[in-house]
Amino acid sequence: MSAIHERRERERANRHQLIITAARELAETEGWEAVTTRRLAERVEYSQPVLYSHFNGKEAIVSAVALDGFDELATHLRRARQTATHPEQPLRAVCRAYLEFATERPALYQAMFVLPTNLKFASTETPPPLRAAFTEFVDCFPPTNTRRELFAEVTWSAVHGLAVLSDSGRIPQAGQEERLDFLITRIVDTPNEPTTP
Amino acid sequence: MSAIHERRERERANRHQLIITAARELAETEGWEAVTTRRLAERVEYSQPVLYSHFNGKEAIVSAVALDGFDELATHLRRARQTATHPEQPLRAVCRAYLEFATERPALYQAMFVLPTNLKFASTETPPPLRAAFTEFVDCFPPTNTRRELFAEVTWSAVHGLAVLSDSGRIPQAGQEERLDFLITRIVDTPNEPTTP
DNA sequence: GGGTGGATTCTAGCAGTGCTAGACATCCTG
DNA sequence: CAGGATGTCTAGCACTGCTAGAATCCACCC
Repeated sequence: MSAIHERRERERANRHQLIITAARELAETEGWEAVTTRRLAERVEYSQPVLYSHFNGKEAIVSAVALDGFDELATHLRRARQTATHPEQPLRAVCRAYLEFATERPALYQAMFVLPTNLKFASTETPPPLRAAFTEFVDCFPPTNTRRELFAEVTWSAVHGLAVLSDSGRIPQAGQEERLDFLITRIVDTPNEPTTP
Repeated sequence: MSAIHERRERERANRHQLIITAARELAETEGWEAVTTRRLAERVEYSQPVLYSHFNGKEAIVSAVALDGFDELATHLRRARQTATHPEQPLRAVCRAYLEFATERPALYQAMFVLPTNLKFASTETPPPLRAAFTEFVDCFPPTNTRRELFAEVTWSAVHGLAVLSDSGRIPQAGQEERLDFLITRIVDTPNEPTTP
């Protein structure tokens, strides 16, 4: 009685992932506004209700895509941080990799950072991939720095601002490299503890 | 033949503004997802088609709200910049005012910076209010600085990142003041021309 | 092998969305 | 007062996310 149920669960898990990747591909090729339950169902060759047997709703599907995205982002950032050598380089490498990620997978990035999802950030129930990605920013600062998290938050926010304003055309696409350079120079080439108490 | 037409045009302009403010109020009290053409029409006590005699579509209405928002933001930032006294203070004052604006009018801010609109940024056809708001950032840097625009872009992006990540719960609401302090200290208390050629 | 029960999947539909064609009313003009 | 333009509304289209209940399938047991 067990083997057959296991096979069914396996198939079900496959279909689960199939839905996620189908949603992601559809979003990446035509944008999230094209990802409707009907088109998604057609693409996985099932009717709409099966989507709801896997996910609580569309937002849950977006969240699942985003979660995969955070996994990829974390490894992407980690590789960048580890291949950077100079004592000052890691942060710059990570930020550049971050912007690269955002511009090359705009739809995925949107799912992670601008669309409403049910992912809990900065909490005890924050999924590991999110935490891992954030940690890559934190690890760019020396452990002796007692305010690494704060530094990481600000750096992350800044590059996120660059990414999202550029993507939505509110800042010229060109000059992104120069802006990043300015930002990093300011954050890195400065004494560790700022002015105020 | 003229007086009566003028009155009609005046009434029409009134209704035009009525629609904009109604949309804004609805968005500010219940969020943009509650701003539907039906609810908006009911609120201005007209049928839906009259909305389309004033605007090309919903996006045009959002854009009109956003445009008003940029006007207010510009004056808000200007006041902050002008009342700041210390030689180092203007940028800090403007950024704080910016974050204040974003957190106190989240819906308006969304219309301006995250929802899709037909406003052209950073172009020759950029509406004056947008330009005016951006100029407030630029004017925080001395005219002798040949890269003021770049500095302004990065600063704006950074505070925008703080604003939007905080608003969407992706960064804790608390600690915003501290983050801003760190950011400003880094950008301001540093020699003018960075490293690279 | 052939029912049978339970899980699975689909059909059909609801209430809502943005938007619009065409009927209707309204009001200035000759 | 009739004519005609101007303005407004009713009704509807094609779409959205989501779901109740019918239909189907399939492992199991005798």
